[in-house]
Amino acid sequence: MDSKSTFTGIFEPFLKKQPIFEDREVLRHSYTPDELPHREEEIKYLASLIAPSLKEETPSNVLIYGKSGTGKTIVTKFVCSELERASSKVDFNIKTVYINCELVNTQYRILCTLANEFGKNVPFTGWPTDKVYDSFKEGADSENNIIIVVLDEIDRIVGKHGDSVLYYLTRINSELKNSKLSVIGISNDLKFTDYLDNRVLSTLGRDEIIFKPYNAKQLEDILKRRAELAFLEGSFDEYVIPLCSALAARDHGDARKALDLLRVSGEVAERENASIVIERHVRKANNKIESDNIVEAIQTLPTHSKLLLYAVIYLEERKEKFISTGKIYDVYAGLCKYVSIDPLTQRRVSDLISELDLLGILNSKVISKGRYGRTKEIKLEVPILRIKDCILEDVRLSSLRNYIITQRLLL
DNA sequence: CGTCCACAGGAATGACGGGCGG
DNA sequence: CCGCCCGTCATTCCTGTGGACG
Repeated sequence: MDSKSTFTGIFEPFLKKQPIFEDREVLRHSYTPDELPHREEEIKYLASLIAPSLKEETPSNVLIYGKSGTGKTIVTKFVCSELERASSKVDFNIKTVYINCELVNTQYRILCTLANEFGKNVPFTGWPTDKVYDSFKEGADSENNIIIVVLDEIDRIVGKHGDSVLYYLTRINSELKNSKLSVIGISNDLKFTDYLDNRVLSTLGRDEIIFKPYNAKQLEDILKRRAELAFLEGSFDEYVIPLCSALAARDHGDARKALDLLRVSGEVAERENASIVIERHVRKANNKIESDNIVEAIQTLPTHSKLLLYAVIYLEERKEKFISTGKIYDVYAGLCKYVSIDPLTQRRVSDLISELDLLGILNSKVISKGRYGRTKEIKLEVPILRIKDCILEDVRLSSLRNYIITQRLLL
């Protein structure tokens, strides 16, 4: 045996490995494609609503609804950039400002962002809100402007009294002399108007567009166009795209999810050194995405919920046939003692179990056992192996972790 | 057919922390 | 900067309940 040949060239496979991607950036959500298939209606309608701005009239305020991954943001951005392009032919300014309320989520920060867009120098913090408001007004009114403010994820700010910004913005036109402003609000939540001030709603919600989820066929079409750009020719099996679409359509037709799935499938294939993406890679990618989500969900859980979950795992591992709230509570209380954390009451634990149920980590079902009481039958919905270590990562549970490690060594 | 188990889950209230207006 | 108010988490107390058992 020539020992040299064993190690030389360990990088060879990486060099001669067939690339799969032509340009994987095309499959990320930050990428804006040139065309948006199956959204022609929405584009036309939104364009017709804001078109009056080209005649220097105030365009309508618009509310856009739709679930995640239905193309709301991308359509709005597309229409806005087209409008700005068209505005080069007129002799006044059309300015669109995009604000994501998930990131910019207080009225101060929104006004501050707007004021800075108009050449003002407002600090991130420190000024009274009305001064920022005046500053924005002054900046906006300094020349003839048609201003369109896009508030993405607008439901993020109405919940917590941030709707006063909306009130300001929808009334500002009466205070502006040279400029006109309108608002496009984008929301995932169809019911968010319930929490909205009626005065705001009457001006903001005059025109609405609802984005319906894509169906499997439409998703397939979208993926096909992107895949042609993203993958090298002939590097994916013909079943891959229909499968990705079907998996994403099963859960409300989320295009973002479908694209993620396709990209991760390609990455899985790449890692396996396969020359083409096949069905098996998609299945694997789907599992990976799902388990990543679960791990993420568990990591962000409060310590008590983690302990509770660990109690369920303990009972499952003991092959307990019927897991009830009471049993979980006993084990949980024991664990609490072990890691010196005060246990919560049973009432609260009952709520935490319901929360875990809602997250899809547990499955609980109310069961009546006649004279032997009424309780919940609880089952774990996720694989134990994946989540066990993830729970023990919690710093507050380090003593439990150490205990389990020594147990393993003894065995 | 009434009892009674072992909880579910609603209401009221308290503790705490963070943002907002003055 | 401070007090106030509000939302969230948690406790206490409570009433409700499906159905096996006697």
